[in-house]
Amino acid sequence: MSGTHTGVPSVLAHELPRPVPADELAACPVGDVFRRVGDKWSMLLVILLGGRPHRYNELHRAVEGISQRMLTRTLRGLEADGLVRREVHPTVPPAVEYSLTPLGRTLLEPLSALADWAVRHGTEIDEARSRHAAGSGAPSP
Amino acid sequence: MSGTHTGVPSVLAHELPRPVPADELAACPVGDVFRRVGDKWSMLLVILLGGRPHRYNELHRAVEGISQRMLTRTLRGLEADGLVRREVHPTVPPAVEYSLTPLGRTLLEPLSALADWAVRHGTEIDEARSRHAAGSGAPSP
DNA sequence: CGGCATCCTTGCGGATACTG
DNA sequence: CAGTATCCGCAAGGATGCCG
Repeated sequence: MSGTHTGVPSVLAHELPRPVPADELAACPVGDVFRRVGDKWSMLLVILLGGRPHRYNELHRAVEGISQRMLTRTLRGLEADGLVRREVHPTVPPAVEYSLTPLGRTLLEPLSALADWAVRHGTEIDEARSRHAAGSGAPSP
Repeated sequence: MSGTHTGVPSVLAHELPRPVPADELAACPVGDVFRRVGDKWSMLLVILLGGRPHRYNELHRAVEGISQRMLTRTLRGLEADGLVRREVHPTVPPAVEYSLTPLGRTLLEPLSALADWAVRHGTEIDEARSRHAAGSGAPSP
């Protein structure tokens, strides 16, 4: 076990093995970030912007499954958290460019570490699911 | 930039900078895992079980903000994914022990890397929020 | 082009009560 | 002790329409 990633191996092991104040996780930044990560679009946009800055409709086209509502909402949230920067170019047809802030860029690494894990063990998860489904309730179709 | 975490630096940079098939993220294990991480209780339980095996009511007491419904649901989900193992001891008062599988244990590291990031940059996020709130809509109370 | 406002559906998630 | 089952509130999220 042990932790040799960033330097703080047992942030969790120190924060949670205790009586867990319940909503402490929701109040502390960890819960906040976890929520963001779990957000269907947030991390997708972060990663997308990690590659290059994008314009609004460019993002809308890139994801192509998100509604304007969610695109704007998510971007606003990320902007509020200082992960994304919004630059408005006062041209004749208004052009808005979204880019990742330095802070947002630092998120890419722990994020990719997690994504990496998912890719690596994705098969195992899938197998475990099949195995579980087989022994639970899906006998004779 | 660069990536020196797990060994696969640009899983995301390779998967997403492309036209993003939209629901590809939702279908592939990455989206799945991200959803779990974002889940309010899942990772909390994983971390908790990462310390030691726990029994049902022991977990219920530990978190103490979760309902039986969510406790069971979350545990079942984690069990289905092969992250948690459920052992039933056929004693007179039934005793069920939940523990982390080897697979589940491997998740602890990328997870703590992310949590670590959150703790490290939590202040910056908070500051960015205040800064954003100050310039958006909270003028004179 | 880049948004914001509104409506309406979906399902997550909590509280409660009952069983093995 | 370890769940299962039911009810209900609430807000996340998609579709649509209008404005700068």
